[in-house]
Amino acid sequence: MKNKVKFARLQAELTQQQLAEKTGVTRQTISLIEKGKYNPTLNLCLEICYATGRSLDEIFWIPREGEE
Amino acid sequence: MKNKVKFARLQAELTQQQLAEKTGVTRQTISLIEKGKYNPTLNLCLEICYATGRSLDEIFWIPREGEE
DNA sequence: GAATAATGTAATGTATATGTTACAATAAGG
DNA sequence: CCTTATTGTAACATATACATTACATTATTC
Repeated sequence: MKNKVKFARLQAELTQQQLAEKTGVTRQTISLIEKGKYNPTLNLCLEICYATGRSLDEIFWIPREGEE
Repeated sequence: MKNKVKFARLQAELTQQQLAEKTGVTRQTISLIEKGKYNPTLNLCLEICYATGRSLDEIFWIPREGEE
């Protein structure tokens, strides 16, 4: 499983463009993060949480291999 | 308030060197993150969580300005 | 079915997270 | 004291997060 940015964004009724503006990055960056194609910094993760009203664990937690 | 990496590391009874080895980075990187001098990537945050038995929210959550 | 909105993605450039090497400072224990 | 473990930090190199520009694709909606 990847991150849940797209799910959180849709729940917050935001387009990639709107989320990008709220978090201070470009639309492309949001798109690549949703696609799991790179590894965002903590500050950006926090901005995404603030913009969507979620916690880090809700959007970005990934259980360690072999655990749930 | 900064992150709580140092607190979590001490609770797990690890030195910076040991945490670095468990997370696959150098001791210097751990030191700088504890000092708040830079902005780790999500993957490294997750490795730190796994190594210390904590969640993202426990170590890295920072309430948005004006909120608790 | 043309116009527009939303998204995917590629090429290239820049900023910065992280590595490497090295040295200093402090504390703990012999 | 001297040694060793632990931590802070500086200079320089490298990898990669992110920006910029641009174009293609897939819905909508008129």
